[in-house]
Amino acid sequence: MKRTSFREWPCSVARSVDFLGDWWAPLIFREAFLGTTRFDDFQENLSIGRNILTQRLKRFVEEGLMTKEKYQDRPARFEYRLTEKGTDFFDVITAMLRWGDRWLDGGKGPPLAMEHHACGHTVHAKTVCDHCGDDFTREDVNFAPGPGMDSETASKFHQQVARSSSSKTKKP
Amino acid sequence: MKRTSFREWPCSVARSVDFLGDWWAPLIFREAFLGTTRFDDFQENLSIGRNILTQRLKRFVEEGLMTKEKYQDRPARFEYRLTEKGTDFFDVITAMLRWGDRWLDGGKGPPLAMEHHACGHTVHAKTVCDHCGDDFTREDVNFAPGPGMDSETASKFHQQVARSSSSKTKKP
DNA sequence: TTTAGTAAGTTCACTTAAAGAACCCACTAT
DNA sequence: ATAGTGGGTTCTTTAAGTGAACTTACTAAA
Repeated sequence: MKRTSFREWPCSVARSVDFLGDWWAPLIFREAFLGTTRFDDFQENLSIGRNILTQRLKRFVEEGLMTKEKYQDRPARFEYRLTEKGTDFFDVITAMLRWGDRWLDGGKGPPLAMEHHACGHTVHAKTVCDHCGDDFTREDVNFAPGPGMDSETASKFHQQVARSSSSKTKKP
Repeated sequence: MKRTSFREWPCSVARSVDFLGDWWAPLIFREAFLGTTRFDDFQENLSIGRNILTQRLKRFVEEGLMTKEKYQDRPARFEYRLTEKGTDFFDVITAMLRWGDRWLDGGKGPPLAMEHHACGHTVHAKTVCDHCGDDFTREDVNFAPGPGMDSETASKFHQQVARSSSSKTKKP
């Protein structure tokens, strides 16, 4: 179904969503992070349609998230590897992993354990402020227009947020 | 088109993906995190079909990610608010925000600035180990079957990972 | 009284992409 | 020759999103 475009939205979340395209993206990334590189392996592990996988891999390569590297010539054989841009998505994946482990494990504990080499423990991702290092949740931060938002949108944003914060009062 | 189900996958990423349903989810969550609570506001801000929004909000309420609260009686009027389960998704959103800011800002800087109350700066999310506090990337961790993975799947997982790590050699 | 506005949906027709399966090509191995 | 591997391509069916209009139950204004 034709996707609504968020590409030009003044919001990096929306742009990320648009850029990655659909829910197959995090799953393909997960596979890539686990070391999968070959077409057939992605296809089998994900049980994804070959046409869909072809399309997705092609797009990831075009958009710079993956490279397609020939690993042999006769016959030609390829591997798909994450670029830095693709690898940088890892924390989105680990955040989803943590959320899923907490809320969706059906009481059996996490299906996948992430072991941190440096401390030797099975761990989860934790989100902290990149400036001061404190952990934070929604109440600890405020959102405001940034340098990439034009002033018209910025004033709409202020109206929007102001309206939402008074939502507990009955409208006049 | 009927969505492939990842619900029973031995992987919290896949389960999260399945649970949330589609790309509207992070966008609806983003709106909710910005304080939007009313049907019309979600609809206008997201330019989403009313039927799709109805469906999604209903499902989020059923699945415990949101509550639907009546804020007036005559006529009945409702607000949708994130539960703890929903709010806990915040770090996925902030991870996407960081990724989008870094790779998709088109040179203009971030459209949305996140200000951290405690340190007073405009900040981004950073992912650290929840045990030792060190930051980490993919190379710093290993994945292994966890308590929620059955032994058959676990042995397949080992085969899969072993096969992938030898992918630089030509197959015999 | 009627009309208009608000909020929260519901309905519907059209469009589009995913799902699933089969097929194709270029090799190598048996 | 057949079978297997790897990496796709093609095609039909299915299902859900898109976009718009409509409905319901109110309140407010003319």
